[in-house]
Amino acid sequence: MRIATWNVNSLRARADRVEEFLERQDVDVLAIQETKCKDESFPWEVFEHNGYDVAHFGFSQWNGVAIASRVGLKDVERTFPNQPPFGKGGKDPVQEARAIGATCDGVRVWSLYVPNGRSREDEHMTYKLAWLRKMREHASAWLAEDPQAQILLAGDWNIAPEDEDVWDIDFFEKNRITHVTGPERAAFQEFVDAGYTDIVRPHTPGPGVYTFWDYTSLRFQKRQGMRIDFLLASPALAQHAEHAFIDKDERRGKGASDHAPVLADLS
DNA sequence: ATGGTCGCGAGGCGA
Repeated sequence: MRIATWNVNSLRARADRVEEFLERQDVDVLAIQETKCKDESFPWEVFEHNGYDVAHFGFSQWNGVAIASRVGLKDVERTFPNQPPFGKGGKDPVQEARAIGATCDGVRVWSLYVPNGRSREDEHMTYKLAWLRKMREHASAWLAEDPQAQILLAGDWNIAPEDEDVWDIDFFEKNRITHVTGPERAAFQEFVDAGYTDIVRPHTPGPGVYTFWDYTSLRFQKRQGMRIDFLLASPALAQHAEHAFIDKDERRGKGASDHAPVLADLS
């Protein structure tokens, strides 16, 4: 089974690319982030015409997650229980569309769009860390309940766990940029300590290996990226990981998302 | 260069 995660940065703007990607890479399950639409404007036909079932969770032009699968799609869950809400500057906090789960051929797949954090002191950073903590509590509980569970936590984690996961760690520290701070990395490490493994990095060793290149400052053209999209697998699933790669070609050319798809083959 | 580029949706926000 070939499974992928991709922050498409608007599914409507990327519909043709997504359809072509599914065919070109022969993808069985795709976890999507930043659909940036509600159900009424979701491009269902992109998936249905090609034999995929798809479940979507999105309210507006912000966030939005989905899972497409041609190997079954069962027990869809929108948000995880007690997902922390966010309300900027005292506005009424709301639960955002950042997590959707579904079972695909025996694998419990979660498509996750971790909050960005915005800046090191921003309230959005507090939100990010609380969101990750609660998600990790669930991830731990699932394994405590069934150590043999096959679980895949797929998505845009908005964290660069290693210094080599950004194009210049000194630039990030000097300018106090997020994604590389101790608390963010500790939050990511909690998932690893809970038993979840990055099944892509062993097949795509760095340095200089990224999944995201900022549109601003033309970072792709300058080869200045970040590795922030990950597939984390439970122990029982990780042992089935045979191969993985980053489809960097998908970042090229006009109309590309700022993220490249990340793929893995599971036996 | 307190810049740059996208997407949404029609001004400003989020990334």
